[in-house]
Amino acid sequence: MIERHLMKLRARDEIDAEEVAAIRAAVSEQRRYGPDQTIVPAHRPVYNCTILLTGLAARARDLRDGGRQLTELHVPGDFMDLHSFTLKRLDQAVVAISECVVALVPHARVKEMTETLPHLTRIYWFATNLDAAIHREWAVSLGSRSALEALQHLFCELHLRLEIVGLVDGDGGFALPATQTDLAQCLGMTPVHMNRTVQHLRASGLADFQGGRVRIADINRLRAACGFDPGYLYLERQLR
Amino acid sequence: MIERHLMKLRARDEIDAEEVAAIRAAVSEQRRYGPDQTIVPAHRPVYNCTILLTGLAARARDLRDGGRQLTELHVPGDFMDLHSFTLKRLDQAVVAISECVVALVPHARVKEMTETLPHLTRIYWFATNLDAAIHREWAVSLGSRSALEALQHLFCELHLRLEIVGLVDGDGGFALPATQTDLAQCLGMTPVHMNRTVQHLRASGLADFQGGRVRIADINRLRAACGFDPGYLYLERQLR
DNA sequence: CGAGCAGTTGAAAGAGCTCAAAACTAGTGG
DNA sequence: CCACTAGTTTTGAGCTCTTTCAACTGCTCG
Repeated sequence: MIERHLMKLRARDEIDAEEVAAIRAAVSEQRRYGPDQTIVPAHRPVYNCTILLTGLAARARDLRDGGRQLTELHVPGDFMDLHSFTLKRLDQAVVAISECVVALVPHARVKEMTETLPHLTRIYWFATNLDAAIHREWAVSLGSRSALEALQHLFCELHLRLEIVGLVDGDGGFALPATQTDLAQCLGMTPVHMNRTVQHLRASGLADFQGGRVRIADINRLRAACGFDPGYLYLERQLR
Repeated sequence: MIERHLMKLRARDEIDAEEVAAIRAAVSEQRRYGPDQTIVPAHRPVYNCTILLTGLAARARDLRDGGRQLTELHVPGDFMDLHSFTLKRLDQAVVAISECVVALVPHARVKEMTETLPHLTRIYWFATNLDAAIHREWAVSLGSRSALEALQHLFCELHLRLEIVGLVDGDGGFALPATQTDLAQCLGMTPVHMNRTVQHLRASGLADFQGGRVRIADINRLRAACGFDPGYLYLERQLR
């Protein structure tokens, strides 16, 4: 059930049997959400953390003008609101983009972990710092990359993040159950311009996004096109 | 010496005498940096964390075209690279914007803390999650706010962050030893456009930035103008 | 078959960029 | 005390990317 979550952790550190047992024991219940449903609302006290098991979710900030800015996409295996453990409430909601299945871990279990399992605590601390690194990279896309580069970069990021949890096909493609409007909200542009950018990318032959799937013709050329450097995803095993 | 750092922590939680003693004992040495010097380089192993004592610093990402994107501004009291403790290396450098004085805390001391002081560990975990919340708010500025709103929002954020460490004057103004080009790199725009935006803000009478100082005429009107909601700074005392 | 949503297209307007040069400021050395 | 330099701020004009608005297509589903 939380296998993808373990895969994600194991890509960055070693976890021993006791730690795995603690993680498994921490999960309390499972829930299902439909597209556009709020998984964790903003500005309210939070008592659980949420692991995404299947589907696509996002951190979302509603704007004054009715629009919204997405600040991170979550793939299966992600602890989407682990930061709520220390923050106690969220500044941004966690919303389902596609149909999602999640597992809940009560804050009380996480707190126990911080009292008894310092190494696992550091691993989870690391996990939230990884989210922050992803935020910083998105800031670079939003502030300094063209629409096309930003989209290419997003696809490169998702490709790697999905690969480590076993969700990339043999041909290098992957499911991305989102609309062009969702992607536009990630990259701070209008749906119309996202549509033109997708067409531009399609015409370039480097990659395509259609029917909720991303196809990548040549990942190396795609990375070169947008200057993608995977360093910020910290894909090296290291004792934390 | 680390009084501003303690002020920042105390704005969000209670810290007892033992914890304060541990923090004081953790500091090893002090260093001074001039404007534009790199305090912590990116992509290299890191063995210390760095507290900013005085000055202004930033997290900086160099771009292919020679420019750079700043992803967070650091004010005195900030643990600028606490995330390096779990990440082991930084994806973005920490650079001095003005003359800076910093204090070093070896990773080994932080690790000891995680083994013996779980509450303080949670406080520092919280601190890195607060940085992530700031990143998310910057993503909103970069993606969804106009240049003027983004600048107003940045000034509102700095006003609050500086206030809790005692660096806002009686008249509501504060020192911001940065150039317009630095601010442009924060908000993902050109120096020329930043200049026009500063002039726009000046003409509006809401705030001004000149000679390394921000003057705010009416903080409430400034907040209203850009839709600033201080919630993401988590300025409430809470047992973490 | 109509409703609704996602995707697509076109044309005009606007925000921000680029390039280039001038004005201002502060520090330096004679 | 003044000229000199370097960095910062300011200004102008044309251009590009992105937005806005509005319409139209295609698909899915009740």
